[in-house]
Formats: sequence, C-alpha cells, structure tokens
Amino acid sequence: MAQKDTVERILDAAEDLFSEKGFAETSLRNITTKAGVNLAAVNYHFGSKKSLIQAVFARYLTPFSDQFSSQLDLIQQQERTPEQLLKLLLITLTKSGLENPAKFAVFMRLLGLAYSQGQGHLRKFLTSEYGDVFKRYMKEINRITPQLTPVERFWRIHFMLGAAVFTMSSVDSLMAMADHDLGIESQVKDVVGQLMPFLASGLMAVENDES
Amino acid sequence: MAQKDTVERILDAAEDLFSEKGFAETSLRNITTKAGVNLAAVNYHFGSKKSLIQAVFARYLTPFSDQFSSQLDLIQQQERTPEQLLKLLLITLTKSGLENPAKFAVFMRLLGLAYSQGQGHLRKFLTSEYGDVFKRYMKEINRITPQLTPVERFWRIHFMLGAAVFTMSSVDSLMAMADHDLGIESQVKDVVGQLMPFLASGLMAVENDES
DNA sequence: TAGTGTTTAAAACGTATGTTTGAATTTCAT
DNA sequence: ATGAAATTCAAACATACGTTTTAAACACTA
Repeated sequence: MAQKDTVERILDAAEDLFSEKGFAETSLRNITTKAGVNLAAVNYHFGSKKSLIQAVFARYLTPFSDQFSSQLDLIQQQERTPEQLLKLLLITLTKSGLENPAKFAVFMRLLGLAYSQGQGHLRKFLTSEYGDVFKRYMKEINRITPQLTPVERFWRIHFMLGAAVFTMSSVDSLMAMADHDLGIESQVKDVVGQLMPFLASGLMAVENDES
Repeated sequence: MAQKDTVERILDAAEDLFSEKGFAETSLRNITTKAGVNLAAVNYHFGSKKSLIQAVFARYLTPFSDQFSSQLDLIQQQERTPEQLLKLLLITLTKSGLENPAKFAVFMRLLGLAYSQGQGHLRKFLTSEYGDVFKRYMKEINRITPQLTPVERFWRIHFMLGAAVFTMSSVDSLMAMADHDLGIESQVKDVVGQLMPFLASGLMAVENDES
C-alpha cells in the first residue's frame, strides 16, 4: 500500500519540521521534500495544511488519550501522592508511541507550539477531542490537594504545565547548555527526574505570609 | 518631530501584533496598517523586519537591564530569601515601562515567543546584549541555594522560567478561563502573587527518594 | 526665502506560499 | 487481463510576503 507509506512519511517529516521551526515557518514544500513525496500529496491526503497539523497531534494524542483514560479507571479511589499522579501521566505518555526520548522531546515541543502559536483551529481541535480526559485527570488532582483553594489549584496546574512544556520544548538545547556550562551530560529521563520533585513541591507549596 | 512619532507608532503596533500572533504570522502590512504609517516606513526606519523585532525587545529590555543591574549592586552580600530575590526581579520589571499590567503580559508573551520561535538572530541579540545581567542574577541564586547541586540548580531555574513565561504569556485567556470556570475575577498582580510561592517552593524542593 | 537633508508616499519587484488542476501512473478486485 | 478507483506527478494559479525604488512632501538651516 503506497498510500499509507506516503501519509506516514508526510506525518514524520511534518512533525520534525514543525517542532524545529514552528507551523507557519514550515512550508508544505519543506515537508514534501523531506518526506520525498509530491507537493500535492499533502492536500490530497489531508485536505489542507491545517488538517495536517491536527493529524500530527492526533497520531500521538489519540492512543495516549485512550490509554490514559484506562489508567484513570484503574486508580479510581486509591491513595495517591502528587509524585505518583505525575508519574502516572509520564508513564502513560511514554507508552503511547513516545518510548523514544527524542520523540518525547519532539512531542513536548509540539505541545508548546500548540499553546504559543495556537492557531485557533488547533485549540478548538484539541479541547474538543481530548478535553474530557484532561478534566478527569484534573479531578484526581483535586482529590489530593484538598488544602488548596480552587484558584490556587487552577494556577498551580498551569504553572506545572508551563514548567514542563517550556523546558521539554527545548530540552535538546538545554541539555547541550548544561553539558557546555557544567560539563554534565544528561538524558531526557534525567530531566524528567529533576522535573517531578519540582512540580510536586510547587503544587503542594504552603503560602508564606511574612512579607 | 514626525520621525519619532512614526517610529513609536510602529513599535507599539508591532509589539501588540507580535504578542498576539507571533513574528512570522505578523506581516509588515499588518503592522504599518495598524500603526497608520506607510509600508516602507519599517524598512526605512529599522532596515528590516528582523531589526524591528530586536528593537521591540530593546525598548523594554534596555531600561530594565540598566535598572536591574543597579538593584543587583545594592543588594550585594545581604541576607536574602528566594521570595525576596524573585520579588526584586518582578519589582524591577514593573518599574521599567511595564507598570501597566497589560503591558507586562504583552512583554511576557514576547519573551515566550523569543524562546519558542527563537529566530536565531533574536537569541544572539538577546544574549549578547543582556546576557551579563542574567548571569549576575544567577550568581545571587547560587548564593541562596548552596544545598543544590549545579545540575539541580540549572534545571530548576529553567523550570521556574518556564512556569513564569508560559503562564504569563497567556495570562489574559487564563484569567478569563478562571473567571469562567471558577467565577473568580483575577488581576495580573494576583497571578504573580500565586506564582511566587510556587516558584520558591519548587526551587527549594528536597529530593524525595521513596519510589 | 532658497536650498538641503530627512521623512513619507505609492507603486512595483521578485520571491515564496497554499492550493488546484488534469494527465499519467499505479493498485487491485473481478 | 481488464477496467475502475486510487494515487502520484509536473505544472500552473492566485495570493501574500519583504524589500526596493522613485518621486513628492516636509522640516529646518543659512
């Protein structure tokens, strides 16, 4: 089947180039050249550039969303720590076609772009398609942080998201920087190991009222 | 003086549009139309679109960098908590043409773009122009976190940067979301108030070795 | 006021983009 | 093996972009 080959080659090339240069800066000619397919193939198989962008996300998010939803079913009403809840998310992520650390970094970079270059159509697509699973996870977070006000919880979730997306979006160059400045070679899983206690501690922080 | 009017009108329009849509998605025609000036004015006054982008950053960063450098001189070898050090940064930010919360949000959005859409030329421009002040602040951070290894410190700094930039980049829509979901109207300074204990707690987090 | 340098204006240039077209080719069930 | 459907291909289309050009309008000194 020549079709699926072409479709996957386009998706592979697109996700690479998107994560490197962003959506607008990546042309269909860049993509089709790198994929080794004809220019018109994108519009033939996906309809438009916008639909291609959505397809790149769907390829990862759909299997992840399904698996994560099952995981959430399993841990219903168990005792959980913030670290455990974070670990559940990351474990599931790395079992949805993102086992490869490089792929994982690429995906996080795409996720960051989805926010910063939020094309509107992408925002709508993601929330309409995967919003429910996200809300279910949020409910688990609520359970383990009863001491937080809704406002505190709301913002801390987004602070966590920001720390994760931002750093993982440029994890390659940051690891290179760490190597250059500190002489220490890291791997993506090491960074994730650094990230989790940071996030957990931030989430559980207690207000400090001494001005 | 007709010149300065045109230059400032261009800078105002450019920073608005850049922060809304990103650099590549904002055309010179968008900018000059919004600014009410001729299309050629950008190339005449700034030389190129790239130089305009740099000028937008320089307008805020140069006064900030100067003031922040002075502040760092003053607090040399004083006792400091993480909160105090963070507060120093934010106070100085809001005293460098960013008193207005809306302006502050716009600036943070631009900062986020500088990372995610890092045009190469922008990265070079920013580090060559303002890298020294950043390094001095980093040294202050080192002083108050002697318990951290260099690697831990390195990553936590970037986690903090990510949380701040990411959330402040879309602080408008997030505040609207908080209002919609929780029925609570916030202001930018409230969000900053939420952010600081989160960052401080994350920075000072202690490793948790019970798997 | 005359003249010189600076700024604005309208138009065009060359290039790159996303998309569409229609013919050629391949695929595959009959 | 044949014919219909699916796919690939080269080419062109329309549009938008950053930049350049040339002339007009302006500001200010002498």
